[in-house]
Amino acid sequence: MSHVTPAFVDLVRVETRLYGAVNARLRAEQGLGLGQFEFLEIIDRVPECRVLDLVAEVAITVGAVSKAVDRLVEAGWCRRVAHPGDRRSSLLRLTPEGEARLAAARPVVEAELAALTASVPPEDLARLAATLATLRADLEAAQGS
Amino acid sequence: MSHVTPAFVDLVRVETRLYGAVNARLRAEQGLGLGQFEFLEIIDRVPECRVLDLVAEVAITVGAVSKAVDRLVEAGWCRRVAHPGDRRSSLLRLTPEGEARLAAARPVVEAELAALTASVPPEDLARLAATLATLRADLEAAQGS
DNA sequence: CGAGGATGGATTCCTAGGAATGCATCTGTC
DNA sequence: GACAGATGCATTCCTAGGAATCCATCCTCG
Repeated sequence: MSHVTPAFVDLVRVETRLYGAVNARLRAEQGLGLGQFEFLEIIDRVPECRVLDLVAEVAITVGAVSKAVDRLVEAGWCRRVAHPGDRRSSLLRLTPEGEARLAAARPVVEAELAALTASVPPEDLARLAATLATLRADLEAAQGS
Repeated sequence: MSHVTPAFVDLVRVETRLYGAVNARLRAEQGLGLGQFEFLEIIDRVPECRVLDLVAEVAITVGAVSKAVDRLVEAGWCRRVAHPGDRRSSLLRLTPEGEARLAAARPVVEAELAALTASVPPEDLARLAATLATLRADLEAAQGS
């Protein structure tokens, strides 16, 4: 049986470099980090998004997410709205500025990623994406159980 | 043209979950973090390893690596040896305990990764590994230039 | 309906990485 | 052989995430 550790290391290295490059460009051109972009994107996409929904997606701790949301609120990109029917919880909603930031950032992220991965043949990229998607789904299923 | 951002997001999520799981198990069973494991592995593999060699591999900043090496030294797993011929630099060398930790940790990492990726067909995994390897090489080449 | 546990989230303390700076040493150039 | 830059690394300050704790609210089951 071939061992998977080297492949994992490559995965980590690729992720680090892609993340770093996109984060740097986003921060320079749009004034937000890639992490913030991801949060805005999830809040925008998930209907009645709560803090724990972000936790489930990004797989970092509740405390970290709570503080990240604080920063988004402070930046004026997001608000906590009272949850009707559960007073422990808040619903997260983008402000107009938040939506504008997100809309402005999307093409930058896509463009930078496209440039960085331009050397890989599209069909290889497609297979990579497919395998990652199923692996992600499996990992999340295993975690949830 | 299909967009690459969703695939990148999957990549980040997969990496986060794999890294977190392996890190937790390694820390629980062997008393070291996955990051430390990686440093030990590189120091062991690269002949006359310096701080900047670690930086080139892991793509984090010099300062961060310098402090990480401090921790390895403090833990007694690594030493800084005077570099013959360049007094600015030190060579990094594992101590016997460092080698022992590394040897003990390797199979744990491999086992946990194998378990987490068991649901993916081996040939898909192999293709994933191959694409990641070339992508990594391309990214590093682009960065170096 | 009341008690015990589960859930949602915030807070606090600790560790790790990024950015900038400092400083010693090396290297090329004239 | 001296001086200007480049290099290798450490240090300082700042931000971000993990772990543990705490509190309010909700839910379940007797």
